[in-house]
Amino acid sequence: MPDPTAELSEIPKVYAPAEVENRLYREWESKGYFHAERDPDHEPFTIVIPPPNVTGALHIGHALDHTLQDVLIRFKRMQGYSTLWLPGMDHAGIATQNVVERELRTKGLTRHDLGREKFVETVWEWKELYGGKITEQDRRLGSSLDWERERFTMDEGLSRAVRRVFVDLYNDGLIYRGNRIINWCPRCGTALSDIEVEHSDHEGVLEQFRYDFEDSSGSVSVATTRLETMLGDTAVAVNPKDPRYAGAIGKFAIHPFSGRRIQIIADDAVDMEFGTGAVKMTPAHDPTDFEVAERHGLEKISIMDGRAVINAEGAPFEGMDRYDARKAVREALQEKGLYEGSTPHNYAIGKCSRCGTIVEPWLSEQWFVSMKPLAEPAIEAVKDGRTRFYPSRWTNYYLNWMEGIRDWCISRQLWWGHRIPVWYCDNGHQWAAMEDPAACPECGSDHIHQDPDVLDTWFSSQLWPFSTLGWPEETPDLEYFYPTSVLVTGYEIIHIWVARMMMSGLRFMKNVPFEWVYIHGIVRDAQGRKMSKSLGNVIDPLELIDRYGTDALRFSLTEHATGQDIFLSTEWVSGSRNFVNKLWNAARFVMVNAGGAQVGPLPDDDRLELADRWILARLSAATDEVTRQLESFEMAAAARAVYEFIWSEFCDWYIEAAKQRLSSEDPEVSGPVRAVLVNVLEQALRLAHPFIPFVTEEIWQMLPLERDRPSIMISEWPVAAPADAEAVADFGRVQEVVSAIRSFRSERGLSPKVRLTPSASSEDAADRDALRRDNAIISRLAGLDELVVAQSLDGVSGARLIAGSIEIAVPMEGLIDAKAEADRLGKLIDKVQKEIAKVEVKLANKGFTDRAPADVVAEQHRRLEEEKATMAKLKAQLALLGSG
RNA sequence: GGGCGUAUAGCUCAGGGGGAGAGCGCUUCCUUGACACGGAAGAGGUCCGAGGUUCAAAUCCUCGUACGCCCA
Repeated sequence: MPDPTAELSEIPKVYAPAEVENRLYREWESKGYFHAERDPDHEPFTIVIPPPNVTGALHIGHALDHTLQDVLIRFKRMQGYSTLWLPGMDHAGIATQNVVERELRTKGLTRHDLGREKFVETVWEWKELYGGKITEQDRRLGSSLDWERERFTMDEGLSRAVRRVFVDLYNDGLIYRGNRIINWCPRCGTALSDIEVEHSDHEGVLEQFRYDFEDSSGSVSVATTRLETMLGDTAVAVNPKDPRYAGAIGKFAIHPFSGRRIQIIADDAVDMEFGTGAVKMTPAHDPTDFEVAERHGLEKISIMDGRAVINAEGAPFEGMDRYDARKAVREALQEKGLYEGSTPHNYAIGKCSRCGTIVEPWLSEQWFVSMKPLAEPAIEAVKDGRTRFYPSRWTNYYLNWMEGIRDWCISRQLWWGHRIPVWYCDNGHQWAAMEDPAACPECGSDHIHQDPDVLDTWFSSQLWPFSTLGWPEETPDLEYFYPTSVLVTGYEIIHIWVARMMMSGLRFMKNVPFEWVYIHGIVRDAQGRKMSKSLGNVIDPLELIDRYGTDALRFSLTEHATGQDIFLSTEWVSGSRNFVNKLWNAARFVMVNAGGAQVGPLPDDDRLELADRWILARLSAATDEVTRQLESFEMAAAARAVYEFIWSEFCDWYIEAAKQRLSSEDPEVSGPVRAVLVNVLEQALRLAHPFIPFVTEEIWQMLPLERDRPSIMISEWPVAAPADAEAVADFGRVQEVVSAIRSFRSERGLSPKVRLTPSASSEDAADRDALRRDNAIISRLAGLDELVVAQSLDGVSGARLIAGSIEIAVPMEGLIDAKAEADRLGKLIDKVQKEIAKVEVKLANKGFTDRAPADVVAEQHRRLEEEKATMAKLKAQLALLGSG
């Protein structure tokens, strides 16, 4: 036999992920394992990736999102599905335009210096050069994405899908143009949808001032948090039921700066309790005022331009920034004696989700989608379970939003994006078209121009589950892979993205876009704070990969994916790295000891020993557990089951139990255990593969194995064997005895080198038989010379231990420290006494014995007997000590 | 203002109507022929509070408290 240490030294004892990962990923990719084939003999399993922004780099949130998807995809691939995980990126209108404009600014240029066409060209160039960093980073994460099907929301195909959807909705009257109050970002210079505005509480002041009536009969006081908007006031509204203002309704006040006549009007929308009960009306700068203005036919005067600078309507403050104007208006009102002071007031302010600038409600001409008709089928589809959320609580979150949905502002005053396919001719005609027209279809005029705006980025992302598969063409991919199986994403984009995909999928595909929506939490720092550049608490997944390896990062994330937010600490990742290394070393051990054993059929049952049967039973249980948990999206539970099996069962018990037989010269003894070792390891690798793909593949490639499949990632998912309850119970007894002896050793400070020859017995003859049978393994694991199995321990001296129904006597050859022994027994007696008391109370309760299920009552009786027997033995030992 | 989530060991978190769990940390011992990124043994908990349902509640229900998030 070759010297095993020589072979051991050939495999490094610390697993080095970096080299392995790059090599294996390239191999997988080049061999086409990621590529999904349409196979009529197999069911499809499809996930479309939530497309990251083209400007983005892989952050820890992506790492979680993509890891979870990859776990599912690898699992289903091994189960034999035709799995497609479709990658791609979002053109991210505002974000990308901002990045490129920032670059231009460093050269002292604006996009207007370049002009529209040249600017868009520049963005494309930027995209080719710097965009899509994330696709390389996803490779480091091990993501088994079908790169041959990668898509981009501005691709030609996807752009056609966008246009088709726009034209369709336009022609059905669901897209319309209107002059309305929208959220305007003065920095980005564009409209935003409601969801793109982030609200936060802000400590501000409520300022009060007064309008004097035209006829000098008095005045009305109003309050506002945005004082500068008074420049656009065209009325003051009061509640018609408010007695304080009964006489004022219908009167006019004079605007102190413009001289405009301002009518006092009555409207039910006014809250009598708030402020003075009188509300200034600025229809062009407040959505509520806008609605009142519509009802009363008020003038809507916009006092700001697109940069939130006061325009000519706001003279004499023209040219001032909105906040400078606020101060100037205050001072001017004070000068005129109209200012009535301020009170502290907390209110929510909205900020642009892209750049953080405070948004301005602004009156402008924009395009909108009528959402209600689209929402109805999407509500139904979730209510009747065609699409289900996991965890289910997100169902209500989705439904609440959908039931209160408001129209979607889809036009953006940007250049980067899908241009709105609407044309106007000089004769005032307007139409939407799939193809760029040469002339007006109504009057034939060739004096036409296209709408300058582009669409909200999410307008194209909402089509992602089918536009990426070829729609509007009826492609075989679309036919085979749609609807997708599950969408994996974070809860923060349920409204902005998931809901809209539901609506567009149902309308254009007549079917839901996914059967399941799996919602995971957000990755936060160890203190639970959101990661942000300004806090400086951003954890870079690539750094963690460099430090601990991809598998370690993936495992940490999966192990904590319970549906709650994840507070990630690097200690976890190092713990997972240890796990990966543990598996690596277990594999080293198995390979060095395989001695010609191959993965293949197991030895006949009669050649297996208890430990073999036990680990095979546990492997089956683990296989069931991991499969069941993955199928119900319980990713953390699945990962823990893998961890438990590999570390606590395979390594801690089976490998230790196997060592003795492995060292045997007799192939009849070592052969079966070698075969079991190799086979169990191989199956465990497959169970672990979706979570830790690299290390499992690396080991799998090294295993002595007849391969009909060249890679673990396309090997078959394991199937559990029938349960072997007897082996589990029998080995459980072994574990109990071994643990009792180890514990005793440890308490006594007995070195493992001190060989012991304890005696063991039980009142149960079956126990004694089992002890004789399992003597060798117990001795091996507990470090005994031998375990003497006796009919009875009467008269046997030494420390007494209890392991379930088994009693053990450890002769100490005069080393017995009576006091230490008495302390140990005393502690045990206390513990057992408490247990007995608890069970006795329970059994004394007639309600319990009468009404609890018989098996539960019987179980308590059994427990009581067991504890009492233990107690008797302990007391006898204590007495023995006293007398001895 | 409405809604959701969370509260379990020193820390981070699983679990879940009938014997309190893991990882990390801590203590003691161990370089035993896979692994010290390791092994063995331990210490450590009125399962947030108060009611209720039940034979039985850490678990289900109600209310409260604290923290977090979302929507308006």
